Amino acid sequence: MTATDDAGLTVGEAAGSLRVTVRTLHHWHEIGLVAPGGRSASGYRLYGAADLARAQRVQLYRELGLPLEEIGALLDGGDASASLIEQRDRLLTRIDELRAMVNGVERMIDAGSRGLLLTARQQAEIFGPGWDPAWVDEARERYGDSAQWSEYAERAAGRDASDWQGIAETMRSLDADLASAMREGVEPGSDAANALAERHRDTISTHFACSHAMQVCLARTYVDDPRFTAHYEAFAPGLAAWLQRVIDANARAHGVDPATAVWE
Amino acid sequence: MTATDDAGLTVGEAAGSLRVTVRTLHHWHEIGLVAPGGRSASGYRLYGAADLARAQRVQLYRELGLPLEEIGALLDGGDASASLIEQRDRLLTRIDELRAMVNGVERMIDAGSRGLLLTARQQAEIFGPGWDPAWVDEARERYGDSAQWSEYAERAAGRDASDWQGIAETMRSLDADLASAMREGVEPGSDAANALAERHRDTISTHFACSHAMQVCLARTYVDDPRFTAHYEAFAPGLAAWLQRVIDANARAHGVDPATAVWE
DNA sequence: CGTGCGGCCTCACGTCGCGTGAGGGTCAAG
DNA sequence: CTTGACCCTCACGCGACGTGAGGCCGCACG
Repeated sequence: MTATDDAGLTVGEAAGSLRVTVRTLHHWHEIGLVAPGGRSASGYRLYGAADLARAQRVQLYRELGLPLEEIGALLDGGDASASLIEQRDRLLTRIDELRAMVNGVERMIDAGSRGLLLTARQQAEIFGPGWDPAWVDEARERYGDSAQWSEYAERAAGRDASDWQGIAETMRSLDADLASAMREGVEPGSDAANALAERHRDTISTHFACSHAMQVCLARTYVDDPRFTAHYEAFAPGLAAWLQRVIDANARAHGVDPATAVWE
Repeated sequence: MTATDDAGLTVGEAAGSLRVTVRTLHHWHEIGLVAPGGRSASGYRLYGAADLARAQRVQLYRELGLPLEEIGALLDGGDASASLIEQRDRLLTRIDELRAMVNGVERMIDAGSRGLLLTARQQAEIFGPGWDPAWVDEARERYGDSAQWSEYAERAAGRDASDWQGIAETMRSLDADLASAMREGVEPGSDAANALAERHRDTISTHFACSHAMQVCLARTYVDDPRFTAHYEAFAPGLAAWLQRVIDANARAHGVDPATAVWE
């Protein structure tokens, strides 16, 4: 009467009408989720109306993200609403996890593209009046491709204003100690000077792993870039040049030739 | 100076300080993501400071959901911000997918617990004045544990008001045709009566797969439950009893004995 | 000096839902 | 009789490890 005269559809036909792949039906058969009602004489799977109906129910629950095993239990008399409620909870917790990831990713993106997650006002408060927020953009422009910038950005993404406060204070006290050491006549290459050089390197290493060679390169900029020079000269005249000699001597003591040292 | 006197940590120690499992470090080594700096004389992995730093960077990106392969490329000089932007998009699309699933799951939960997703007002509009919304609750109470109720709920979750409109009209026209057939003297067991019985079964099957035996059980309720009886008597006196005879005769023609037929 | 116990090593299989061949039979049309 | 489209059964691959199995290593205790 209802004119499906034959014994059923082949996998390909069933797959077509269900809009799934043949492999999917094979898999569902393998795990006993949807078995074809029978086989043709030559071993072809034959799916009857009841099989197709079951497969459709499987699809319905699969679209809700339920694991196939649970769908099987559910279709064979299990408690649907219990599974559904559990599934809703799983989905919601997963969504929360993903949202936390999005949050983190966006912090990282911002840190990488802005250099700092602080507003200009916050930067002024934390780094003091000598600070120009445009420097961050310039630094990103020049070093944004380097591995060290990536490292810097990763760490910056995890810092908030109070973290920066601490870092800024550490740097200020280092600058002050450098200035008084110079005034007290500490000689580059002396133990005291080398200790200060290492303290400088540690401080830089809060931003990225800084080798002795890199430190030498940084010291060059302190002398060559008038803005850095001005920063150190404000603490004590001649400080930039003295710091370079301190860093160079310490580098030599660690087997690095300051004359030929390169970044990386 | 900074007093990590030895050549590095063993896997267990490294795993402890990184708060990952030993197996995870093994895996990262296998795929070349984080290799230990060296080995002890007896073949133990030894992780140095640089290795631990790299592992920490891996953790950072792993928490953002990036695949390990991409993290590897990224740490070895790849473009971090490109990966991050792509990752954000992947996360957002995934979140949308999960939200759609939550939506579907909640529809299913509601359909299962309420029986219908329509408001009482909508039900009155669609099913007419003879309809009592409390019947749905009663039906859920009595049949909520059956496989057929699950099927019904699954399908109900996918229907909106206009779908129900169509279903209600189909049922009304069937009732009308049954009444006129009875008045015209159609005999139970005749081809015309059997065709009507099958049409009834098809209509019920929009809600769940209805066998001939189940149909016989339904017909019994039509006669036994005064509310169903009243529904049919309103169309034509004696209609409920006549319909039962039609259904029973058709069941017999399909090899089902109405006297012993049970649900399932 | 042996002995135990905890940590390390290297395979190697299991997870979940299929995708993607490999190698070979089946079916209807030309 | 051939061709091409279908079907069959293995069986590996993915991603990020978990979980043993079987065996070596190192340190403390008797």
